[in-house]
Amino acid sequence: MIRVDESSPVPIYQQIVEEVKRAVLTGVFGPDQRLPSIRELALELKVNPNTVAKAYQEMEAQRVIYFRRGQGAYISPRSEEERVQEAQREISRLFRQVLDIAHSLRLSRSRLNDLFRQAAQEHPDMKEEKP
Amino acid sequence: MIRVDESSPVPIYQQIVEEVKRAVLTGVFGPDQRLPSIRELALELKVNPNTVAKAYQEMEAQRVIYFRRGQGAYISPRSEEERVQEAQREISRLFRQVLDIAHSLRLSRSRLNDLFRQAAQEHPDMKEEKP
DNA sequence: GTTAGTGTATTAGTAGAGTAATACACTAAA
DNA sequence: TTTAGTGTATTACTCTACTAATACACTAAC
Repeated sequence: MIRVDESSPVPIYQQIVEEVKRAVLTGVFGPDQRLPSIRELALELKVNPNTVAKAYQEMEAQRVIYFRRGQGAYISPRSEEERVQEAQREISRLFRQVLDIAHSLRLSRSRLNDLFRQAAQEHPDMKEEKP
Repeated sequence: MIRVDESSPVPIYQQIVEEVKRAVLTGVFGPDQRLPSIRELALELKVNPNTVAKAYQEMEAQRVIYFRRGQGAYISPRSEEERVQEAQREISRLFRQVLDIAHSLRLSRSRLNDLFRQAAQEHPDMKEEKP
């Protein structure tokens, strides 16, 4: 069940990509599961097929889905390890941004650790874990 | 000395904002220092005054600079505390993104700490500090 | 009050992203 | 081989962000 907000400034094709990726992450879509066809989804969302196609091409480029000729689009069966490695790369990228900012303002490493602890404390899904 | 890359996809006015903000962070521009006037900078960059004006308005909105009627634009003398607080808010925002990703993939808190340590080790300006 | 310097408003042109209408080409299955 | 389903290509429209040309209005300093 993919939904889209027509009035949002975020492009429709991008909303579709985000919805599907989130559904994969949360396990709503499993490996090799078939997605609605481009035409089906276009009808359901009342949108042009090319718009859905653009979203699907984007996801294929990101290896989130793959196509079977004449059959449709399917969730790529990425291994848990692949997904974790990607997530770690993204996390490292964010950490580097943090370190850049911290350095330009001469924030100490321990202050960063405090901020991280605090963010974790306040995070709805991380409350249970203690430093 | 503000420079701009004409061929970049990043809008000129935004490049100006980034250049100035970076110059403030690195201390190239000090508190209450006068910026080139809109016209001057427009001539120097071979760009329309309105383009520079947009950059300056953006920075005024962000309280990076202020105007003196009829005189020009000046660097806002923000206190160290203000700048640090802003940086901390930005850092917290990045940490929350990290925690969102970590949660969706069930990465442990200690794995996150490892990644943070590693990023700090590899960061060119943070090498000297040890956890 | 004049002047030379500020920033600003108005209007218009350009380029790009996003979406749609429509027609096409291929595949699987009967 | 037909058919009903896939994705794709072509073309065009629309909307927005960005930039520019030009003219305006205000301020400080003499």
